[in-house]
Amino acid sequence: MAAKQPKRSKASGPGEAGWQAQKSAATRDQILNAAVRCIVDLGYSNTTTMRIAERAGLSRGATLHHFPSKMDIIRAAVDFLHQKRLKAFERSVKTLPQDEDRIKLAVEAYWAHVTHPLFVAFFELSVAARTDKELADILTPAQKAFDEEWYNTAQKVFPEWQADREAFDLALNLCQQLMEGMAIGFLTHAREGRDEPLLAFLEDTLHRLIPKS
Amino acid sequence: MAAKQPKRSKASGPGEAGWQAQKSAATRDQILNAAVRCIVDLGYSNTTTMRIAERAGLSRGATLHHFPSKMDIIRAAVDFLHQKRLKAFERSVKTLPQDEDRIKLAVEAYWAHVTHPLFVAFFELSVAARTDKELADILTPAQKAFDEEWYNTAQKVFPEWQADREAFDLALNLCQQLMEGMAIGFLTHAREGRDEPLLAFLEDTLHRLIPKS
DNA sequence: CCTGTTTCAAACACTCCTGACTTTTTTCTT
DNA sequence: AAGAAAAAAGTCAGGAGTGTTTGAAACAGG
Repeated sequence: MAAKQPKRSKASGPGEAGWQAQKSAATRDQILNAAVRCIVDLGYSNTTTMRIAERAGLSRGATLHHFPSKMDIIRAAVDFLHQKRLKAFERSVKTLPQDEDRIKLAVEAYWAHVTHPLFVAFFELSVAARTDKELADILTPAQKAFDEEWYNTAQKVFPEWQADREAFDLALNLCQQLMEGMAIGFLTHAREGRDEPLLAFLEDTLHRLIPKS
Repeated sequence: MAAKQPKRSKASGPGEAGWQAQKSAATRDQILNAAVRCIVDLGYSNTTTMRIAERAGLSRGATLHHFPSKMDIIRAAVDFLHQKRLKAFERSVKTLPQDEDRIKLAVEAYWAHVTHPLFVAFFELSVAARTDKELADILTPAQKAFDEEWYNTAQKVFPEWQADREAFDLALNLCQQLMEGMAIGFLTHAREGRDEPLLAFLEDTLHRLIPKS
Protein backbone atom coordinates (compact mmCIF):
# COMPACT_ATOMS: atom_id res chain seq x y z
CA MET A 1 0.00 0.00 0.00
CA ALA A 2 1.09 3.52 -0.69
CA ALA A 3 0.93 4.95 2.78
CA LYS A 4 2.47 3.12 5.65
CA GLN A 5 1.46 4.07 9.14
CA PRO A 6 4.31 6.25 10.42
CA LYS A 7 6.11 4.70 13.30
CA ARG A 8 6.96 6.80 16.25
CA SER A 9 10.66 7.48 16.03
CA LYS A 10 11.63 7.64 19.69
CA ALA A 11 10.08 6.92 23.04
CA SER A 12 7.32 9.37 23.83
CA GLY A 13 9.31 12.32 22.50
CA PRO A 14 7.27 14.45 20.14
CA GLY A 15 10.07 14.16 17.60
CA GLU A 16 9.17 16.27 14.59
CA ALA A 17 6.62 18.99 14.74
CA GLY A 18 3.07 17.97 13.84
CA TRP A 19 3.29 14.28 14.10
CA GLN A 20 -0.41 14.22 14.65
CA ALA A 21 -1.05 15.84 11.34
CA GLN A 22 1.29 13.35 9.73
CA LYS A 23 -0.52 10.40 11.17
CA SER A 24 -3.85 11.92 10.29
CA ALA A 25 -2.77 12.34 6.70
CA ALA A 26 -1.59 8.75 6.60
CA THR A 27 -4.93 7.55 7.86
CA ARG A 28 -6.72 9.65 5.29
CA ASP A 29 -4.61 7.98 2.66
CA GLN A 30 -5.50 4.56 3.99
CA ILE A 31 -9.16 5.43 3.80
CA LEU A 32 -8.96 6.77 0.27
CA ASN A 33 -6.97 3.78 -0.90
CA ALA A 34 -9.55 1.52 0.64
CA ALA A 35 -12.32 3.46 -1.03
CA VAL A 36 -10.70 3.08 -4.43
CA ARG A 37 -10.19 -0.62 -3.90
CA CYS A 38 -13.84 -0.95 -2.92
CA ILE A 39 -14.98 0.85 -6.04
CA VAL A 40 -12.78 -1.30 -8.22
CA ASP A 41 -13.75 -4.66 -6.93
CA LEU A 42 -17.19 -4.15 -5.46
CA GLY A 43 -18.55 -1.46 -7.76
CA TYR A 44 -19.65 2.00 -6.79
CA SER A 45 -23.10 1.08 -5.56
CA ASN A 46 -21.75 -1.64 -3.29
CA THR A 47 -19.20 0.64 -1.75
CA THR A 48 -20.35 1.44 1.77
CA THR A 49 -18.69 3.27 4.61
CA MET A 50 -18.54 0.02 6.53
CA ARG A 51 -16.68 -1.85 3.83
CA ILE A 52 -14.30 1.04 3.31
CA ALA A 53 -13.54 1.13 7.01
CA GLU A 54 -13.07 -2.61 7.05
CA ARG A 55 -10.55 -2.51 4.21
CA ALA A 56 -8.77 0.42 5.76
CA GLY A 57 -8.37 -1.57 8.96
CA LEU A 58 -10.31 1.05 10.88
CA SER A 59 -13.59 1.32 12.63
CA ARG A 60 -16.44 3.02 10.86
CA GLY A 61 -16.48 5.76 13.45
CA ALA A 62 -12.85 6.57 12.72
CA THR A 63 -13.43 7.03 9.02
CA LEU A 64 -16.44 9.20 9.71
CA HIS A 65 -14.25 11.29 11.92
CA HIS A 66 -11.95 12.10 9.01
CA PHE A 67 -14.74 12.41 6.47
CA PRO A 68 -18.07 13.46 7.98
CA SER A 69 -20.21 11.86 5.30
CA LYS A 70 -19.89 9.24 2.63
CA MET A 71 -19.97 11.80 -0.13
CA ASP A 72 -16.99 13.50 1.47
CA ILE A 73 -15.06 10.28 1.11
CA ILE A 74 -16.10 9.97 -2.51
CA ARG A 75 -15.23 13.57 -3.20
CA ALA A 76 -11.78 13.12 -1.75
CA ALA A 77 -11.35 9.77 -3.50
CA VAL A 78 -12.10 11.32 -6.87
CA ASP A 79 -9.47 13.93 -6.27
CA PHE A 80 -7.02 11.35 -5.02
CA LEU A 81 -7.69 9.22 -8.05
CA HIS A 82 -7.30 12.12 -10.40
CA GLN A 83 -3.92 13.03 -8.97
CA LYS A 84 -2.71 9.46 -9.15
CA ARG A 85 -3.92 9.04 -12.69
CA LEU A 86 -2.26 12.23 -13.82
CA LYS A 87 0.99 11.28 -12.15
CA ALA A 88 1.02 7.81 -13.63
CA PHE A 89 0.29 9.24 -17.04
CA GLU A 90 3.02 11.85 -16.83
CA ARG A 91 5.49 9.25 -15.69
CA SER A 92 4.72 7.04 -18.64
CA VAL A 93 5.08 9.97 -21.01
CA LYS A 94 8.36 11.06 -19.46
CA THR A 95 9.95 7.78 -20.36
CA LEU A 96 9.10 8.12 -24.03
CA PRO A 97 12.38 8.30 -25.93
CA GLN A 98 12.67 10.81 -28.70
CA ASP A 99 14.32 8.66 -31.28
CA GLU A 100 12.34 5.45 -31.39
CA ASP A 101 8.88 4.68 -32.69
CA ARG A 102 6.96 7.10 -30.52
CA ILE A 103 3.59 6.06 -31.88
CA LYS A 104 4.05 2.47 -30.90
CA LEU A 105 5.20 3.44 -27.46
CA ALA A 106 2.41 5.93 -27.03
CA VAL A 107 -0.16 3.33 -27.95
CA GLU A 108 1.37 0.92 -25.49
CA ALA A 109 1.39 3.59 -22.83
CA TYR A 110 -2.25 4.47 -23.27
CA TRP A 111 -3.18 0.82 -23.41
CA ALA A 112 -1.38 0.25 -20.15
CA HIS A 113 -3.27 3.22 -18.82
CA VAL A 114 -6.74 1.97 -19.71
CA THR A 115 -6.08 -1.52 -18.42
CA HIS A 116 -4.90 -0.20 -15.08
CA PRO A 117 -7.17 -0.49 -12.04
CA LEU A 118 -7.20 3.28 -11.70
CA PHE A 119 -9.01 3.49 -14.98
CA VAL A 120 -11.49 0.88 -13.86
CA ALA A 121 -12.27 2.98 -10.83
CA PHE A 122 -12.80 6.07 -12.91
CA PHE A 123 -14.96 4.11 -15.27
CA GLU A 124 -17.15 2.78 -12.49
CA LEU A 125 -17.59 6.30 -11.21
CA SER A 126 -18.42 7.61 -14.67
CA VAL A 127 -21.13 5.06 -15.16
CA ALA A 128 -22.62 5.74 -11.76
CA ALA A 129 -22.46 9.45 -12.44
CA ARG A 130 -24.71 9.03 -15.44
CA THR A 131 -27.66 8.60 -13.12
CA ASP A 132 -26.35 10.45 -10.06
CA LYS A 133 -26.16 14.18 -10.50
CA GLU A 134 -24.33 14.78 -7.25
CA LEU A 135 -21.56 12.41 -8.26
CA ALA A 136 -21.50 13.87 -11.74
CA ASP A 137 -20.88 17.32 -10.34
CA ILE A 138 -17.90 15.96 -8.48
CA LEU A 139 -16.52 13.87 -11.31
CA THR A 140 -16.95 16.09 -14.35
CA PRO A 141 -14.26 18.64 -13.47
CA ALA A 142 -11.69 15.92 -12.94
CA GLN A 143 -12.67 14.27 -16.20
CA LYS A 144 -12.34 17.50 -18.09
CA ALA A 145 -9.02 18.35 -16.48
CA PHE A 146 -7.58 14.99 -17.39
CA ASP A 147 -8.80 15.21 -20.96
CA GLU A 148 -7.22 18.61 -21.39
CA GLU A 149 -3.99 17.48 -19.83
CA TRP A 150 -3.98 14.54 -22.15
CA TYR A 151 -4.54 16.70 -25.18
CA ASN A 152 -1.81 19.14 -24.25
CA THR A 153 0.66 16.40 -23.53
CA ALA A 154 -0.06 14.75 -26.84
CA GLN A 155 0.61 18.05 -28.57
CA LYS A 156 3.97 18.30 -26.90
CA VAL A 157 4.94 14.74 -27.71
CA PHE A 158 4.05 15.02 -31.37
CA PRO A 159 4.97 18.57 -32.35
CA GLU A 160 5.39 17.70 -36.03
CA TRP A 161 1.74 16.66 -36.11
CA GLN A 162 0.49 20.17 -35.42
CA ALA A 163 0.81 21.03 -39.06
CA ASP A 164 -2.37 19.08 -39.75
CA ARG A 165 -4.59 19.79 -36.81
CA GLU A 166 -7.60 17.92 -38.15
CA ALA A 167 -5.66 14.73 -38.63
CA PHE A 168 -4.19 15.14 -35.19
CA ASP A 169 -7.56 15.51 -33.52
CA LEU A 170 -8.89 12.57 -35.45
CA ALA A 171 -5.97 10.41 -34.44
CA LEU A 172 -6.33 11.38 -30.82
CA ASN A 173 -10.01 10.64 -30.73
CA LEU A 174 -9.51 7.38 -32.52
CA CYS A 175 -6.94 6.31 -29.97
CA GLN A 176 -9.02 7.29 -27.03
CA GLN A 177 -12.37 5.92 -28.13
CA LEU A 178 -11.04 2.70 -29.55
CA MET A 179 -8.76 1.81 -26.68
CA GLU A 180 -11.29 2.76 -24.06
CA GLY A 181 -13.90 0.77 -25.94
CA MET A 182 -11.60 -2.23 -26.00
CA ALA A 183 -10.74 -1.92 -22.35
CA ILE A 184 -14.34 -1.62 -21.30
CA GLY A 185 -15.47 -4.34 -23.65
CA PHE A 186 -12.87 -6.73 -22.34
CA LEU A 187 -13.79 -5.78 -18.83
CA THR A 188 -17.21 -7.27 -19.34
CA HIS A 189 -17.19 -9.53 -22.41
CA ALA A 190 -13.92 -11.25 -21.56
CA ARG A 191 -11.25 -11.04 -24.19
CA GLU A 192 -10.08 -13.89 -26.35
CA GLY A 193 -6.85 -12.54 -27.68
CA ARG A 194 -8.63 -10.03 -29.84
CA ASP A 195 -6.58 -7.15 -28.55
CA GLU A 196 -3.23 -7.69 -30.21
CA PRO A 197 -4.35 -7.47 -33.85
CA LEU A 198 -6.49 -4.45 -33.12
CA LEU A 199 -3.70 -2.60 -31.37
CA ALA A 200 -1.30 -3.41 -34.18
CA PHE A 201 -3.81 -2.16 -36.68
CA LEU A 202 -4.31 1.01 -34.69
CA GLU A 203 -0.59 1.70 -34.76
CA ASP A 204 -0.52 1.15 -38.46
CA THR A 205 -3.42 3.49 -39.00
CA LEU A 206 -1.84 6.17 -36.88
CA HIS A 207 1.34 5.95 -38.91
CA ARG A 208 -0.68 6.64 -41.99
CA LEU A 209 -2.32 9.62 -40.34
CA ILE A 210 0.83 11.38 -39.23
CA PRO A 211 2.36 13.92 -41.62
CA LYS A 212 5.28 12.52 -43.57
CA SER A 213 8.33 12.86 -41.44
CA MET B 1 -46.27 1.71 -24.64
CA ALA B 2 -45.79 -1.63 -26.25
CA ALA B 3 -48.58 -3.53 -24.54
CA LYS B 4 -51.99 -2.04 -24.09
CA GLN B 5 -54.23 -3.44 -21.42
CA PRO B 6 -56.73 -5.63 -23.28
CA LYS B 7 -60.28 -4.37 -22.97
CA ARG B 8 -63.06 -6.76 -22.28
CA SER B 9 -64.87 -7.28 -25.58
CA LYS B 10 -68.43 -7.90 -24.40
CA ALA B 11 -70.40 -7.73 -21.19
CA SER B 12 -69.35 -10.40 -18.76
CA GLY B 13 -69.04 -12.99 -21.53
CA PRO B 14 -65.75 -14.81 -21.38
CA GLY B 15 -65.33 -14.06 -25.08
CA GLU B 16 -62.11 -15.71 -26.20
CA ALA B 17 -60.52 -18.55 -24.36
CA GLY B 18 -58.02 -17.63 -21.67
CA TRP B 19 -58.76 -14.01 -21.16
CA GLN B 20 -57.07 -14.14 -17.82
CA ALA B 21 -53.89 -15.40 -19.32
CA GLN B 22 -54.03 -12.66 -21.93
CA LYS B 23 -54.35 -9.97 -19.34
CA SER B 24 -51.64 -11.54 -17.26
CA ALA B 25 -49.27 -11.50 -20.20
CA ALA B 26 -50.05 -7.85 -20.84
CA THR B 27 -49.30 -6.98 -17.23
CA ARG B 28 -46.04 -8.89 -17.40
CA ASP B 29 -45.11 -6.83 -20.41
CA GLN B 30 -45.93 -3.64 -18.59
CA ILE B 31 -43.70 -4.68 -15.74
CA LEU B 32 -40.78 -5.62 -17.96
CA ASN B 33 -41.06 -2.41 -19.93
CA ALA B 34 -41.08 -0.47 -16.70
CA ALA B 35 -38.03 -2.37 -15.50
CA VAL B 36 -36.10 -1.54 -18.64
CA ARG B 37 -37.05 2.10 -18.40
CA CYS B 38 -35.90 2.12 -14.80
CA ILE B 39 -32.55 0.61 -15.71
CA VAL B 40 -32.05 3.11 -18.50
CA ASP B 41 -32.81 6.26 -16.64
CA LEU B 42 -32.13 5.40 -13.03
CA GLY B 43 -29.30 2.91 -13.42
CA TYR B 44 -29.29 -0.71 -12.33
CA SER B 45 -28.51 -0.13 -8.68
CA ASN B 46 -31.29 2.42 -8.30
CA THR B 47 -33.83 0.11 -9.86
CA THR B 48 -36.09 -1.10 -7.06
CA THR B 49 -39.25 -3.15 -7.10
CA MET B 50 -41.12 -0.12 -5.82
CA ARG B 51 -40.02 2.13 -8.65
CA ILE B 52 -40.72 -0.54 -11.22
CA ALA B 53 -44.22 -1.00 -9.86
CA GLU B 54 -44.75 2.74 -9.83
CA ARG B 55 -43.76 3.09 -13.48
CA ALA B 56 -45.86 0.11 -14.45
CA GLY B 57 -48.86 1.75 -12.81
CA LEU B 58 -49.26 -1.16 -10.41
CA SER B 59 -48.85 -1.81 -6.75
CA ARG B 60 -45.70 -3.45 -5.54
CA GLY B 61 -47.69 -6.46 -4.43
CA ALA B 62 -49.00 -6.97 -7.93
CA THR B 63 -45.58 -7.05 -9.53
CA LEU B 64 -44.35 -9.41 -6.89
CA HIS B 65 -47.26 -11.65 -7.70
CA HIS B 66 -46.08 -12.02 -11.29
CA PHE B 67 -42.41 -12.21 -10.38
CA PRO B 68 -41.80 -13.61 -6.91
CA SER B 69 -38.47 -11.86 -6.41
CA LYS B 70 -36.58 -8.94 -7.84
CA MET B 71 -34.08 -11.20 -9.54
CA ASP B 72 -36.95 -12.89 -11.34
CA ILE B 73 -37.91 -9.54 -12.80
CA ILE B 74 -34.34 -8.89 -13.86
CA ARG B 75 -34.01 -12.34 -15.35
CA ALA B 76 -37.14 -11.84 -17.41
CA ALA B 77 -36.12 -8.32 -18.33
CA VAL B 78 -32.78 -9.53 -19.67
CA ASP B 79 -34.54 -12.04 -21.84
CA PHE B 80 -37.07 -9.47 -22.95
CA LEU B 81 -34.29 -7.04 -23.79
CA HIS B 82 -32.34 -9.65 -25.68
CA GLN B 83 -35.32 -10.50 -27.87
CA LYS B 84 -36.03 -6.87 -28.60
CA ARG B 85 -32.43 -6.13 -29.40
CA LEU B 86 -32.16 -9.08 -31.75
CA LYS B 87 -35.36 -8.11 -33.50
CA ALA B 88 -34.34 -4.50 -33.93
CA PHE B 89 -30.98 -5.58 -35.26
CA GLU B 90 -32.44 -8.02 -37.75
CA ARG B 91 -34.90 -5.42 -38.92
CA SER B 92 -32.13 -2.93 -39.61
CA VAL B 93 -30.14 -5.54 -41.48
CA LYS B 94 -33.10 -6.62 -43.56
CA THR B 95 -33.40 -3.17 -45.02
CA LEU B 96 -29.83 -3.12 -46.27
CA PRO B 97 -29.96 -2.88 -50.07
CA GLN B 98 -27.61 -5.05 -52.06
CA ASP B 99 -26.45 -2.51 -54.56
CA GLU B 100 -25.51 0.58 -52.61
CA ASP B 101 -22.62 1.29 -50.29
CA ARG B 102 -23.26 -1.47 -47.82
CA ILE B 103 -20.39 -0.50 -45.58
CA LYS B 104 -21.69 3.00 -45.05
CA LEU B 105 -25.15 1.71 -44.31
CA ALA B 106 -23.86 -1.00 -42.01
CA VAL B 107 -21.87 1.53 -40.02
CA GLU B 108 -24.91 3.74 -39.75
CA ALA B 109 -27.00 0.77 -38.68
CA TYR B 110 -24.62 -0.27 -35.93
CA TRP B 111 -24.23 3.31 -34.82
CA ALA B 112 -27.98 3.61 -34.54
CA HIS B 113 -27.91 0.39 -32.58
CA VAL B 114 -25.37 1.52 -29.99
CA THR B 115 -27.04 4.88 -29.48
CA HIS B 116 -30.41 3.26 -28.87
CA PRO B 117 -31.77 3.07 -25.31
CA LEU B 118 -31.81 -0.71 -25.52
CA PHE B 119 -28.05 -0.65 -25.77
CA VAL B 120 -27.84 1.66 -22.79
CA ALA B 121 -29.85 -0.82 -20.77
CA PHE B 122 -27.61 -3.69 -21.76
CA PHE B 123 -24.59 -1.61 -20.99
CA GLU B 124 -25.83 -0.74 -17.53
CA LEU B 125 -26.45 -4.39 -16.86
CA SER B 126 -23.02 -5.35 -18.15
CA VAL B 127 -21.31 -2.93 -15.85
CA ALA B 128 -23.32 -4.06 -12.87
CA ALA B 129 -22.60 -7.67 -13.77
CA ARG B 130 -18.88 -7.04 -13.42
CA THR B 131 -19.28 -7.05 -9.65
CA ASP B 132 -22.43 -9.15 -9.34
CA LYS B 133 -21.92 -12.80 -10.15
CA GLU B 134 -25.61 -13.66 -10.04
CA LEU B 135 -26.40 -11.02 -12.63
CA ALA B 136 -23.43 -12.07 -14.70
CA ASP B 137 -24.72 -15.61 -14.85
CA ILE B 138 -27.98 -14.27 -16.22
CA LEU B 139 -26.48 -11.81 -18.63
CA THR B 140 -23.56 -13.70 -20.14
CA PRO B 141 -25.59 -16.16 -22.21
CA ALA B 142 -27.60 -13.35 -23.80
CA GLN B 143 -24.43 -11.42 -24.53
CA LYS B 144 -22.81 -14.39 -26.16
CA ALA B 145 -25.89 -15.21 -28.19
CA PHE B 146 -26.09 -11.68 -29.50
CA ASP B 147 -22.41 -11.57 -30.39
CA GLU B 148 -22.69 -14.80 -32.33
CA GLU B 149 -25.79 -13.65 -34.10
CA TRP B 150 -24.02 -10.48 -35.01
CA TYR B 151 -21.02 -12.31 -36.37
CA ASN B 152 -23.12 -14.68 -38.45
CA THR B 153 -25.23 -11.89 -39.85
CA ALA B 154 -22.16 -9.92 -40.81
CA GLN B 155 -20.83 -12.95 -42.64
CA LYS B 156 -24.02 -13.18 -44.64
CA VAL B 157 -24.08 -9.50 -45.48
CA PHE B 158 -20.49 -9.42 -46.69
CA PRO B 159 -19.93 -12.77 -48.40
CA GLU B 160 -17.12 -11.45 -50.57
CA TRP B 161 -15.16 -10.64 -47.45
CA GLN B 162 -14.87 -14.27 -46.42
CA ALA B 163 -11.89 -14.70 -48.70
CA ASP B 164 -9.75 -12.88 -46.18
CA ARG B 165 -10.98 -14.07 -42.83
CA GLU B 166 -8.36 -12.24 -40.82
CA ALA B 167 -9.20 -8.90 -42.32
CA PHE B 168 -12.87 -9.61 -41.79
CA ASP B 169 -12.45 -10.37 -38.12
CA LEU B 170 -10.29 -7.33 -37.68
CA ALA B 171 -12.85 -5.10 -39.37
CA LEU B 172 -15.64 -6.51 -37.28
CA ASN B 173 -13.77 -6.02 -34.04
CA LEU B 174 -12.75 -2.55 -35.05
CA CYS B 175 -16.35 -1.61 -35.74
CA GLN B 176 -17.64 -3.04 -32.54
CA GLN B 177 -14.99 -1.78 -30.15
CA LEU B 178 -14.73 1.67 -31.66
CA MET B 179 -18.42 2.36 -31.95
CA GLU B 180 -19.20 0.97 -28.55
CA GLY B 181 -16.36 2.98 -27.13
CA MET B 182 -17.73 6.11 -28.76
CA ALA B 183 -21.25 5.44 -27.60
CA ILE B 184 -20.18 4.79 -24.05
CA GLY B 185 -17.76 7.68 -24.03
CA PHE B 186 -20.41 10.08 -25.25
CA LEU B 187 -22.81 8.67 -22.73
CA THR B 188 -20.63 9.97 -19.96
CA HIS B 189 -18.20 12.60 -21.33
CA ALA B 190 -20.78 14.40 -23.43
CA ARG B 191 -19.98 14.67 -27.10
CA GLU B 192 -18.98 17.84 -28.90
CA GLY B 193 -19.51 16.84 -32.48
CA ARG B 194 -16.57 14.49 -32.37
CA ASP B 195 -18.57 11.60 -33.75
CA GLU B 196 -19.01 12.52 -37.41
CA PRO B 197 -15.33 12.66 -38.40
CA LEU B 198 -14.61 9.44 -36.57
CA LEU B 199 -17.46 7.57 -38.20
CA ALA B 200 -16.44 8.85 -41.61
CA PHE B 201 -12.89 7.73 -40.96
CA LEU B 202 -14.10 4.34 -39.83
CA GLU B 203 -15.99 3.90 -43.08
CA ASP B 204 -12.95 4.87 -45.03
CA THR B 205 -10.79 2.44 -43.13
CA LEU B 206 -13.25 -0.38 -43.65
CA HIS B 207 -13.26 0.28 -47.36
CA ARG B 208 -9.52 -0.18 -47.38
CA LEU B 209 -9.87 -3.42 -45.46
CA ILE B 210 -12.37 -5.10 -47.74
CA PRO B 211 -11.03 -7.25 -50.59
CA LYS B 212 -11.00 -5.46 -53.92
CA SER B 213 -14.48 -5.74 -55.33
C1' DC C 1 -75.98 -18.64 -7.45
C1' DC C 2 -71.99 -20.57 -5.39
C1' DT C 3 -67.17 -22.22 -5.04
C1' DG C 4 -62.43 -22.20 -6.22
C1' DT C 5 -58.80 -19.74 -8.68
C1' DT C 6 -56.31 -15.82 -10.35
C1' DT C 7 -55.09 -11.00 -10.03
C1' DC C 8 -54.12 -7.18 -7.33
C1' DA C 9 -53.48 -4.31 -2.93
C1' DA C 10 -51.95 -3.37 1.72
C1' DA C 11 -49.51 -4.41 5.94
C1' DC C 12 -45.78 -6.60 8.39
C1' DA C 13 -41.16 -8.28 9.70
C1' DC C 14 -36.45 -8.23 8.58
C1' DT C 15 -31.93 -6.56 6.86
C1' DC C 16 -28.67 -3.14 5.56
C1' DC C 17 -26.82 1.45 5.44
C1' DT C 18 -26.26 6.11 6.85
C1' DG C 19 -25.45 9.87 9.94
C1' DA C 20 -25.52 11.61 14.78
C1' DC C 21 -24.12 10.97 19.32
C1' DT C 22 -21.21 9.21 23.25
C1' DT C 23 -17.20 7.18 25.18
C1' DT C 24 -12.42 5.69 25.33
C1' DT C 25 -7.66 6.03 23.95
C1' DT C 26 -3.76 8.53 22.15
C1' DT C 27 -1.18 12.64 21.46
C1' DC C 28 0.03 17.52 22.24
C1' DT C 29 0.97 21.50 25.30
C1' DT C 30 2.63 23.60 29.40
C1' DA D 1 3.00 15.06 35.08
C1' DA D 2 -1.79 16.91 34.08
C1' DG D 3 -5.12 18.69 31.47
C1' DA D 4 -6.70 19.94 26.64
C1' DA D 5 -7.31 18.41 22.08
C1' DA D 6 -7.47 15.19 18.51
C1' DA D 7 -8.22 10.43 16.89
C1' DA D 8 -10.54 6.23 17.12
C1' DA D 9 -14.24 3.15 18.63
C1' DG D 10 -18.81 2.00 19.90
C1' DT D 11 -23.90 2.77 20.12
C1' DC D 12 -28.37 4.44 18.50
C1' DA D 13 -32.46 5.84 15.74
C1' DG D 14 -34.34 6.40 11.20
C1' DG D 15 -34.95 5.37 6.26
C1' DA D 16 -35.01 2.41 2.27
C1' DG D 17 -35.49 -2.00 0.22
C1' DT D 18 -36.79 -6.88 0.01
C1' DG D 19 -39.79 -10.64 0.57
C1' DT D 20 -43.80 -12.74 3.03
C1' DT D 21 -48.38 -12.84 4.53
C1' DT D 22 -53.11 -11.51 4.73
C1' DG D 23 -57.18 -9.84 2.53
C1' DA D 24 -60.21 -8.11 -1.17
C1' DA D 25 -61.89 -7.99 -5.96
C1' DA D 26 -62.50 -10.08 -10.56
C1' DC D 27 -63.04 -14.26 -13.13
C1' DA D 28 -64.30 -19.38 -14.48
C1' DG D 29 -67.15 -23.28 -14.29
C1' DG D 30 -70.82 -26.11 -12.38
